Amino acid sequence: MNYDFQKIEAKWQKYWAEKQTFKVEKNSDKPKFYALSMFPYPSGAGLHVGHPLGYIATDIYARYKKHKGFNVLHPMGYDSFGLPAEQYAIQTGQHPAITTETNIKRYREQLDQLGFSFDWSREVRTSDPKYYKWTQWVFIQLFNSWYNKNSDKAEVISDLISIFEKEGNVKVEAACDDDIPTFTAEEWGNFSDTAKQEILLKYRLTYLADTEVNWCPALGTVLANDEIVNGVSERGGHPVLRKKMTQWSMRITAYAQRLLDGLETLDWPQPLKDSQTNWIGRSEGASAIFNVISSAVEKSGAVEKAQIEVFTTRPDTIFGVSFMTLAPEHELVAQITTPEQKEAVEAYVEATAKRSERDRMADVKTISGAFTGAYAEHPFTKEPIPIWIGDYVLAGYGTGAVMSVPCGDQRDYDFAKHFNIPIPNIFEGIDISEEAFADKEKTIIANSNFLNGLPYKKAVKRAIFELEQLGQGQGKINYRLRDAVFSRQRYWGEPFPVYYVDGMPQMIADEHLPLELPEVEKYLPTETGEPPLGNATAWAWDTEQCTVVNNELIDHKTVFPLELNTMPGWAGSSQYFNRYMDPHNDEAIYSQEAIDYWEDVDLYIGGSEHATGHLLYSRFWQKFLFDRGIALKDEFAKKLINQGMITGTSAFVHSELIWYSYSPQKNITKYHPIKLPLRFLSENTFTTVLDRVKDKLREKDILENRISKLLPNHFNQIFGVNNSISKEFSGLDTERIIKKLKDNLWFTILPIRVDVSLVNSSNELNIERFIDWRKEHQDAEYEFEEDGTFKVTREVEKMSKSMFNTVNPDAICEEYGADSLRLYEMFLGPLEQSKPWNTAGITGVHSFLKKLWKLYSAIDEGSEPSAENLKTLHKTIKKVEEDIENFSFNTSVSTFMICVNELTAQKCSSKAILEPLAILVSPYAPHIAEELWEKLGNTESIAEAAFPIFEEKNLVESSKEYPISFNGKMRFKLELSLELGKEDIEAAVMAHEKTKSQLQGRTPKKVIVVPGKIVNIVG
RNA sequence: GCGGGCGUGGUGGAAUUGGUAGACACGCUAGACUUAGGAUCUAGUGCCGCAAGGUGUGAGAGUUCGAGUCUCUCCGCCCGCACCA
Repeated sequence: MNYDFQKIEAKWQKYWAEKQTFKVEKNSDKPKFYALSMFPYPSGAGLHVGHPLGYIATDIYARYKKHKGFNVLHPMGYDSFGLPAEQYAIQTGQHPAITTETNIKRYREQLDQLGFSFDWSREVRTSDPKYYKWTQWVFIQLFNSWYNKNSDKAEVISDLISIFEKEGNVKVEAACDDDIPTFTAEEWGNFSDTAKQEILLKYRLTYLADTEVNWCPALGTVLANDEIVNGVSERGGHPVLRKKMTQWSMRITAYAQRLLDGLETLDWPQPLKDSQTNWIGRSEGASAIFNVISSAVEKSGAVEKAQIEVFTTRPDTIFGVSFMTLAPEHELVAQITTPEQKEAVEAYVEATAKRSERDRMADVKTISGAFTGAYAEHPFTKEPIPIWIGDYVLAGYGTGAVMSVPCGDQRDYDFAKHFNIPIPNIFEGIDISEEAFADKEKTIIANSNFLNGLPYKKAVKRAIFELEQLGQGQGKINYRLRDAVFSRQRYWGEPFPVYYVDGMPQMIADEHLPLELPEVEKYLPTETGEPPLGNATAWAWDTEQCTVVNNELIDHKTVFPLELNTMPGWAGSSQYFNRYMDPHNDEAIYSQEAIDYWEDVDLYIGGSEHATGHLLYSRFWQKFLFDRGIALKDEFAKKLINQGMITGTSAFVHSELIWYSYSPQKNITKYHPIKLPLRFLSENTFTTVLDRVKDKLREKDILENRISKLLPNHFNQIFGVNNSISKEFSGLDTERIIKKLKDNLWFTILPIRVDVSLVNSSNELNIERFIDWRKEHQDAEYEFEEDGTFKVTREVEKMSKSMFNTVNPDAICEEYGADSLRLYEMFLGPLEQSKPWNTAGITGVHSFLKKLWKLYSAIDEGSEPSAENLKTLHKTIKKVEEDIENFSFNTSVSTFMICVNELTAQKCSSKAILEPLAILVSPYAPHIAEELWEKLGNTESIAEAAFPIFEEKNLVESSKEYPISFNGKMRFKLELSLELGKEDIEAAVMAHEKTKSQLQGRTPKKVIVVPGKIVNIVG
C-alpha cells in the first residue's frame, strides 16, 4: 500500500479534533509544562512557509513533553486588534471585525492543516470583548496603583491616599512626575477634590499627561518608540513628527532597574537580552545644577532664579565645562534668552521644529546652534558659562541639557570649534589640539582644583561629593527608557474604560466591563479632529445604573464624556499568556487555582523582532501583576527561543539601460526618463551588460548592488517598482538627493521583481504568465539565453508579500503533506538561524517518509530484534532525546534518516523495534506516526504513549576502528579490540604494514594512545 | 561609533564540545529499469592528481601529541542601538 499522506493526514486531524486529544485540564497528578508560541496577527495574506517554523518547533517540544509524562498546556490564539484591518476598513468600509473574522478562519484552516497539538478550547482573541474585558481590567489596576520606591514595588493608590492624609507627601518616595509640590497632611485635606485627583494622577502607574509624542500624520495616530524604525513608522514607512498631546502613558520607567535585573534570571537569547539592556539604557553619573546668572543687559527676578539641571556620566570633567547646551525644546530657552539674541534663537528653534525626526537623524554631521545670550554660574569656579542651544542635545534624554566639556567629548568639541568657544584642557599629558579625549581608563585630571591628579573613578566620586556639599548635585542613575505612550487615535483597538468628570479621568466600575467598542460610520477622525470613536453614536453598553449616549456616559442625571482614544497593539498581548490558563473565566482574569498550577510559561518561541516591544511590555505588566499579587511569578517565561527567519529567494528580471536626467527648469522633484522600449535581460546577458557598464557606473560612484536602491520613491512613481530603501539614501531629504544628482546624467539597469510562482526551479521565467500579471510589459523585448529560455536572477531577502517571494504552505501540503513540510522546516537548519527557503530540497524528507512507510509494510509481531536492530534503535533514542532537549531539531531529522536507512538495510520487521520508533518520530511527523501506530495494533492515540527508554547496554561495542594519525593527520584505520590496553594498541599499530611505510624507517618520537578514541604517532 | 553574532563543498548544513572534517539531504555525473520521467534503484561526488599521494574549515600567527573548535591580530558579512551627554 502506498503512502497516501493526504488521506492519513485528514484522518488524524479529524481524530484529534473529535477526541480532543490535546485538551488539557489543570487537575492532574502529572507535572505541568507550558509551551507557548507567540500568537499571530491574522493578516489578510495568510500564512507563508516562514510563519509555522516556530509553531512546529513548539509543537515538537510540546508533543515530546507529553510523551515524557507531562501535563502539557499548548494553546493558540490571535492578536486580532491592529492597523491593517483598520486601514482596509478605511478604504473599503468593511468592518474590521468582519475582515478579522475572515482572516482568522483562513489562519485556522492553515494551522489545522499542519497538525499542531493546540488545545483550541483555550483560544483567545484580543479583539473579543470577553478577552479585552480583562485588558481593560488590568488598565484599571494600573490606574489604581502607584510605585513605592521604598518597598520597590507597585502598591494600591488607596495606601498612598492614607499616607497623604496622615503625613502629606514629604516622606513619600515614588516613581512619579517630578514636578509635584510638597504638601502636608493638612494641606492635602484642604485641596479640592479635583486638585487631589490631579496630584494622584501624577503618581499612578498609568497616567494622563501632556507628552511629547511621535505623531504620524499619514496614519493619523501617535506611535511608541518601538513602532518607529529609522525615523519612519514601522508600518507603512511614513514620516513621524514630534508633537505635544495629552495622552495616556504607562509608567514603565518605574520598573527600569527591575526589568534590567530580571534579565539575569532568564534563559533567553543573549542578543535579545542585550537589546533590552540597550533599550533600557542605564547609565551611571551625576546630576548637577547650574544657576543661571543675569545677562549683562537684563536683570529680571525670574532669570536670577532659573536653574539648569544636567545629567553627566563624567562629573570628573566638570572643570572642563566651557559652555552649556540646551535642547531647542528646553522649557527655559524662552525665559533666559536675551533680547539681542531673541531673533536668532527663535529662528533656530523654529527651524529645528520643522525638521522631521528622520532628517535630524540623518544629518548628524552638520553642526548648528545658537547663543542665548545668557550665562550660568559654574558651581565650583563661579565663572560665567555661556548658554547655547543646539539640536545635538536631545530633549527626550536626561534633562534635555548638557554641561559641555569640549576637551572630553567629541560632540562638544566639534560644537566649540564651530562656534569658536574656548576648549580648556583638563587632562594631564594629553594633546587635545586635534580631537577630544574620552578614554576614561587613561584619564588623569588636571587644572581642576580639588580633582587635580586624580584618576577617573576617584575624580568622579570626589566631584559628586563636592556637588552634594554645595547642594548642587548628586550621584544619579539615568535610563534611556521612556514611559510608554498608551493612547492611539485609532478605531480597531481596546476602548479605555474611562470617562471624564470635570476633565479628570474616572474608571468605569468593574461590573460594567467590558466597555465594548461601538459601531461607527466612518473609521477616520471626526471633522473636529477627534479620534474615530468620536463618530460613534451609540455605545453597545447599557446598564441599569447608567447608559451611554453620543459618547457620553449618563448615570441617572449627569452626562460625562468618554475617552475616545483606544489602546495600542501591545495592550492585548501583554497578559495573554496568563489568560490562556483560564480563558473562559468571567469572574476573574484567571482563577487562583489556575495560576497556582500553571504558574508561568516554561518555553516561549517567537520572533526576535518583539525584543523591545511585546517582550518588554509583557515583562513590565507581569512584574506589576506580581507586585499586586495577581501573578505568581515576576517573570512570565522561563525560557525563550527566537526562531530564525525563513528568507525568500526573490526573482528579478532586468531591463536594459534606462536613461533619465534631472531637469532644473521643471519641478525639482521630477525626473525625466528617456523612454526606450524595455529590453529584458536574461541572467547571463544581465551579467554581461552589467560588466560593460560597471566602469562607467563606478565613475559615477554607484555600485551595481545599489543602483536599484537609488531614489526609491521616484522609481516607484516612474516605473511602478517596489524597491526597498537603501541605507545610504534613506537619510537624505529630497533637496540633498537633488544636489547630488544635479549636473549628472543617470542611467541604470532597472530590476523588476517577478513573483516566484512564475519561475521554475531552474530559474526559467514563464513569460506568458508574467505578461499576464504585468500587462505594462507586454511590448517588451526579451534577450533569451542560448538554449532559448529566459532566466531570472535571484536574491535572498526577507519573505514578504511585497517582494513577491512568498511560498505558501498550502501548495506544499497538497503536494507532499504536512508531515513532509514539518520535517523539512526542521531539516533546513538550526532553529535560531535564519535560512533561505528552497522548495527543491523537500523531496529528500518526503522520500524519507516513504521509506519509513515501507519499513512498516511487513510487521512481524513475534520476531526477536537482532542486536544490530537494537543498536540502531537505541542510538536513535539517545540522539533524538538529546536533540529535542537542545532544540537541535535539524539533526534529529538526519538521525531518523540514518535509522530508517539502517533498519531497511537490516530488513528489520520486528514490532519491538518499529513500535518505539513510531513514538520517536511522532513529535516531528505526527500523522504518519499515528497511522503506523494504528497499523501496529494500537487503539489509543500515539500521543498518549510513553517515550522509549534508552538502554546503554545495546550500544556496547567489543571493538573499535581506530583512526591512526601521524603528526595529527589521519592516515589509515585499524580495527582493534576495545579490551586492549595502551601498550597492546601501540604494539599492534607499530607492527602494522602501513605504519612502517608512513615512517619510512624513522623512529617515532612519541606515540599517543587514547584507548577507545585515537592513536597519534609523532615522528 | 557602541553592543551582539557569524565565516566549513556547487547549495542547506553535520562534527560526540580539543580526537577520523564534510554526517544527513539538495544538486550534479554515470549506469539500470522504463513508452516517458520532475518516478524508482545502484555507484560516484571537497579541491589538485591517471594514480600513489598531497591538500583543505575567511587570512596570518600562537598554545597542543593533535585545532573547524581554545588565544591573539587582520579581513569580510549579518543583526540590534545610535548626537544617550
